[in-house]
Amino acid sequence: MKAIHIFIDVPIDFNFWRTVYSHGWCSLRPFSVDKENRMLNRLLHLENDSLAFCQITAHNNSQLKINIQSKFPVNGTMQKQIRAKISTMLRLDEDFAEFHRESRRYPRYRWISSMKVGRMLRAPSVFEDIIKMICTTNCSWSLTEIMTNNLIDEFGKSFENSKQTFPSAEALAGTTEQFLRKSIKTGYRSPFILEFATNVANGKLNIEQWRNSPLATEVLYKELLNIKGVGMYAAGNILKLLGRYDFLGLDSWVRGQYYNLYHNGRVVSDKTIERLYKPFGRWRGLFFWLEMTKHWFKKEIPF
DNA sequence: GCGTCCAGGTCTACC
DNA sequence: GGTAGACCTGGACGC
Repeated sequence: MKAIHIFIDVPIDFNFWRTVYSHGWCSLRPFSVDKENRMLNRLLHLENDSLAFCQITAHNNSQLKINIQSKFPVNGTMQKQIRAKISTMLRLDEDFAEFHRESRRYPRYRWISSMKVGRMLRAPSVFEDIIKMICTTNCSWSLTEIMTNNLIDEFGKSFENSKQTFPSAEALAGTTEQFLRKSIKTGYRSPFILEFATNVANGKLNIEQWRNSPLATEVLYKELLNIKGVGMYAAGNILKLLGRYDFLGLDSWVRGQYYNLYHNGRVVSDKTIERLYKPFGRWRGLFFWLEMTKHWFKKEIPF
């Protein structure tokens, strides 16, 4: 086993630990968190089919330190890929200056720029983000974890000590609906997952370019709704992981947070919620999510 | 131990 | 365009 470490520069408005804990993704494999050492772990699948296990920590205010383990010597090409994947996961290349400027205009949101938050952790691939989002629909978080674990255990590439990658579209496209239902426990989502993976694997859907797409957000939203198993909740939240924050992505959990925060637990319509955040324009989905999870920011380890 | 309900929704048929 | 009903699963809850 070869081991080296590299450093990656981060933007001045970046907060490593708050990005890790920006939502539940950090607790879904192949991500894992070493809470004691404030470390995010992730096994990466590189282009030459090699695997690299990365342990990411904040080195100081301006850098990340990445400990890399691989079966092969980690050459310059591999390092370049690792840097690119970590940058995309932690949104290092995304410009949040305008969002933070906007947050400073409102006293109730000034904490956002002072805590340097807003970046939401995402997977190295759009494919992984979408499959996981489908697995969050209409079920408890524990079932989402079961489905994700089963997908990785059955279709991921093995590294060592039970570490595995998230499966590729090709790997999932080669399975059957029956196997997904019986062994992966994806239930009625199974035909949706199979169809989506097949369309990605055969090139019918070029989802990986969506992170840098020139398409208008509304157009991307409709593209997402065309994927079976992706409805308004999933599409709104996938968009956030594509860098578009125009939709709230309402689900029963955030609705509950909103009812408690603004209406003493009384249920109100989705239109009422949307009306409150409309003035925040293209950043409304991010203001909404950060406000609903504000209590997380009072704890070093939120969950 | 067993039945019921519901959870970080979506699809389809029908009106 | 709006809405009712079906859909997998696992865990919490009441009995």
